[in-house]
Amino acid sequence: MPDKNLEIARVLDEIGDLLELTGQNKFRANAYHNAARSLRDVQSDIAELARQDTLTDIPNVGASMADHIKEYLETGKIRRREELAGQVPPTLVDLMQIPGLGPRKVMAIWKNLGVKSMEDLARVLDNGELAQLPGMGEKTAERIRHGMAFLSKAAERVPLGVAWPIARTLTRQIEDLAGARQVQCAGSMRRGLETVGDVDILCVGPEGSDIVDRFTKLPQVSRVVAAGGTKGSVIVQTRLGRDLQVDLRVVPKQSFGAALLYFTGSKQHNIKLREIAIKKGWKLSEYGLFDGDRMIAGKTEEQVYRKLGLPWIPPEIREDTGEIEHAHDLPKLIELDDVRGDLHVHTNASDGRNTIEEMALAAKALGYEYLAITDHSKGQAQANGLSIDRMWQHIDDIRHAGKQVKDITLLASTEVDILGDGSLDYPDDLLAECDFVIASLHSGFTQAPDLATKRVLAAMENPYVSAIGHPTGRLLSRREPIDLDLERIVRAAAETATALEINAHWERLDLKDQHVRMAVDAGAMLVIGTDAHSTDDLELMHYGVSTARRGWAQARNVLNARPLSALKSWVSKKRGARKPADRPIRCRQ
DNA sequence: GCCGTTTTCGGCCCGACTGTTTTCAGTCG
Repeated sequence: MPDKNLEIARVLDEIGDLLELTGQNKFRANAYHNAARSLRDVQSDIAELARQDTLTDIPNVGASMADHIKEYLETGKIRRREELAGQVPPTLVDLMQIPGLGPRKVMAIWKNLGVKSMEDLARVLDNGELAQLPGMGEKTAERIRHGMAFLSKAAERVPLGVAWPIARTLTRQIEDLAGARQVQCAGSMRRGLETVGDVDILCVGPEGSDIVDRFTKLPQVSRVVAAGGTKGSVIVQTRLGRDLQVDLRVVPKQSFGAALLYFTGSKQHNIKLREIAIKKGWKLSEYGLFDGDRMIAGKTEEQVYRKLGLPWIPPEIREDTGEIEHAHDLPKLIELDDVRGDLHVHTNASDGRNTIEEMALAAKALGYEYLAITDHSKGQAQANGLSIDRMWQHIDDIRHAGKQVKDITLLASTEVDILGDGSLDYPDDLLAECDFVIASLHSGFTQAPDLATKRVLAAMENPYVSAIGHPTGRLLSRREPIDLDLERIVRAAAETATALEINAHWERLDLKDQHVRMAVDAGAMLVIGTDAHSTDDLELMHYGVSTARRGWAQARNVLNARPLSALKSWVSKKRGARKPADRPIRCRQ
């Protein structure tokens, strides 16, 4: 999405925060936050919409918001924001990010103690002034201290792949607690978001049980944030040494569905559902759907949706991006079981840990029909990329291994580098011998957007390139994505019959969900590959499938959800009408 | 400030936990 959209969204959020601080109508403040959120969801360039005078077509953007946006586009400022910033220091907005500090307390601390920054806040915490304020005390001060520490440690969200194993372990431990049943992960993890802010776990338990108490005493808990009869929050450490909050909620059996729905979110999806309930004269909470005092649904999610006149909606698309409006004609999203093979794996021929045979056996154990061995090309010297001669030999080795391992087809393939000028790291005759070719960017991450985009477009023109690997090159919380023109790339992908990869490794998840949806809408083919560097990595596939689902992808949008024969004909279709006789003859001594 | 399948005015999601209260405001998710 264009940077301008994000920039304006940030300013609108800031105005919303400043309105909260100055104690103005909270619904008005919320309107700014809602508009900011909508701008982040808009795929097209906001400046273009302004030119077309269609800004008010954006949800939550009315006449006033549209004026603000136009003003910002013209002058780089919004007067409303400047006025508010004249009333309170805008740095107070940062203090509101601290867990435990909302607009009221921030204002009280500023008015009474002149606190404007983190440093000021640390000072009044240390010298005890904060705890002396009316309505505050030592407990409040302690809570804010923890909040500041948490913010600095957990400033970034935790990658899904880091939180997932933690959640799985905790879920099993909770299952072992007496009385706990139907233990399930909810929250952004259930929705398959690439990063999670915290882990939400839900279970059924008898009234008055001590499940929360025992949960807070699990060995990996480093601190207890809150613990009540039905709800507990604790902090655990991730393997990256960061804090991660885990919330457990214990609910009665008849409310499990409503609670799962509530706890899964997204918040915006829930609000939409509650609005539908209100229009019908009912009330929806985590305890159920109520007509007056009478519960009319709540045991399962399906029940609640059905009563609201909706089919069950998959968690991955509960983002209020059209899933409620289109609930009755939603696509049937791809599932892990639809995946028939992995088309991106490395072996110890380049930088992987296992042999071709070991990878093949592991893939076969997952029930796959085929596996593409895609080691690095010569340019990846640090990854032991294969020279041209080694690659010819490697193709023979893969074919040989393919004969040894039964019941799975090995595809002799490569992950070939896209070079600086858009050409490829192997000659066409070598690529032509491969069954499947992924082309990837591994260099030039800071290139100008137009140049980088042209490199990818050039690679897609090559008839032997069947897919573009991890298109934007991002590494979650370690490397920014290449600033590509994704709209042009998905269009070209559809036109040239080149698949775009959803790299399933949790550190990449590249394409990301929004770009997947762009590709689906543009009719481009997708491929989900794990980029496995070991047999264990083959199991990362589910992260890629979640991302595909978040992008509304169906099995038919995904190349490796097709049978081998269909995969082969798709590849040869792009290679075109070239008859075997036209193909370059290779010479080997 | 936005919005409309009973609305162009009058709403705007709902409940748990905490701390400082002494009946509740603030914060969070």
